[in-house]
Amino acid sequence: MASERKATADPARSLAILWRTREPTSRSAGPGLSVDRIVRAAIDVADAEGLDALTMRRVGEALGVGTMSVYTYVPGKAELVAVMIDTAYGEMPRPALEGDWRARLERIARDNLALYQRHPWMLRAETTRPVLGPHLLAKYDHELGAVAGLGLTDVEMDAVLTLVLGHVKSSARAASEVVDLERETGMTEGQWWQSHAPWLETFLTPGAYPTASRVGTAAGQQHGAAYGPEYAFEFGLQRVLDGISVVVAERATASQPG
Amino acid sequence: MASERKATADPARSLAILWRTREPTSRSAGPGLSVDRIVRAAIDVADAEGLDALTMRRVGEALGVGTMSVYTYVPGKAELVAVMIDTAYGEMPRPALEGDWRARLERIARDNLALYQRHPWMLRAETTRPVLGPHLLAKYDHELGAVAGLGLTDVEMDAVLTLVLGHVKSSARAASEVVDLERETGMTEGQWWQSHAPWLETFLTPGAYPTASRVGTAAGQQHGAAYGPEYAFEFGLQRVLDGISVVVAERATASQPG
DNA sequence: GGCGGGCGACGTACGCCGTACGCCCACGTT
DNA sequence: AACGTGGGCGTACGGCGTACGTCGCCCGCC
Repeated sequence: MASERKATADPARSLAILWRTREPTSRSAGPGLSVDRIVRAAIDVADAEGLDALTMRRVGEALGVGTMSVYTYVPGKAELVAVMIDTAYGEMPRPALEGDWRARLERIARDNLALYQRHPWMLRAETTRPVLGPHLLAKYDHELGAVAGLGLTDVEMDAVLTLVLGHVKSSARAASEVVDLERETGMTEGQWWQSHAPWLETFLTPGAYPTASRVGTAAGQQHGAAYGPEYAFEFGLQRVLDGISVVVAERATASQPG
Repeated sequence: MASERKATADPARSLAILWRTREPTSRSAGPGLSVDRIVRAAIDVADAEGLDALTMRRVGEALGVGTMSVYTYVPGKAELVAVMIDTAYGEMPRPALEGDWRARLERIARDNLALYQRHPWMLRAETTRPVLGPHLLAKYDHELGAVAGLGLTDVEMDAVLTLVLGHVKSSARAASEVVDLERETGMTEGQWWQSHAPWLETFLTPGAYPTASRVGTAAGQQHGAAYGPEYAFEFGLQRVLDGISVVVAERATASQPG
């Protein structure tokens, strides 16, 4: 028999919270806490002040409630974050997918980017585990619709989605880092660079790494103009879609025997 | 005049540490601490026990030294992590790049993946800022060599690299999450899934999300076979390279006027 | 109308973390 | 031989997540 382990993770409990298997008790008095209210408050805090500011004490405070009261509805912070994530997925639009597969995937990429822009804390939330909430499933199902009927295998469909969403997340993370550095230091990207460049040149032996210097400067100037991350997103997205088109074309000809 | 801000970040100090602008004092007695020894100990801890186990106390302990002694050489934990990252970059191989651009980029992708596999903590280290150490620069310069001479603009070269490395990081993160979940829960991916699936089916109304269920199951079985992340990496890498080849081909014809 | 049980809310406390601050003492210098 | 400098460190503070035990209110029952 395996030893007990920490086993903080009780699947039944965690999933029950994600799926809200719980009639709202009508104990009408008191603050009337609930998973929903807690999650909404937590998301508000994280949106406004970042993930570092999201503490259990802060959540209780935001609800006008003691810190430990939150634990009545949520087993711990990890589970709270999980529900926050699933809730955020639930807010996403799921319009009927129009156009060809490329337009559909592009739309999905942009919707996901918008999600991360609205909730940058999602980019830093350590999940270590798929969330398995209702909204994640709905999102997954919806997004699979964009790559259905192209002759891809199930595993390929999943891989295509993973690739596109991975690119979105990478880009969003880069963009988000720029934003919260500016908030933390009170300097713009350009100002930060200008405060570091002279020191860097001091250490760098002149003439070393010419390529890196030239390209870095070029890219850095784009960043200074504050559209670096956006460019990386657009450029990468088109490349990724181009790459996917190769497989799609392969499958299309393969499935149409002459 | 802008108010002072927190300004924990002193560029001169941080960069000086990264570039080791400091003769090793010959105060031969005592433990003989140094930035190098501290960084090496810290990396050992993080490699062996993960980033969560990397505490300043733990680092001191590993060196047989008081916690606060570490602060003599490093202003804080953030800076320590920055030097750790730059040091890890320094360990990477930088072989002469052979073959066509595609082979070169592929090689770079695999080298970076190996780096992340050796030092998974790099995937979780919050930097919020490029490290600007000597080894990052060397790495950047080396990797730019893979996309030089293709007719791309400087900004495009940077974007190509960003795209490829972003994909590597995404894939590595996914793989790493699988690994440390298994460590945390003591279950394999398959076992974890099997302990959750029955509960999930309880909540899910039968017949809902047929596509998601089917594809998820297919992909999940791959994960159970423990090669899901590897597949995602390979599949995505080829797609990304295919996509890049489109731009490369464009530039090649454009730069060869008839 | 009275009452008892259950549960939501919470106060306190513990063991962690990063790190500010100031002391001490061994050394290289004079 | 005396000195002062700086490396090493002990203590302490504020903040975190959260285990645990208690209290008082509301609801269903008699």
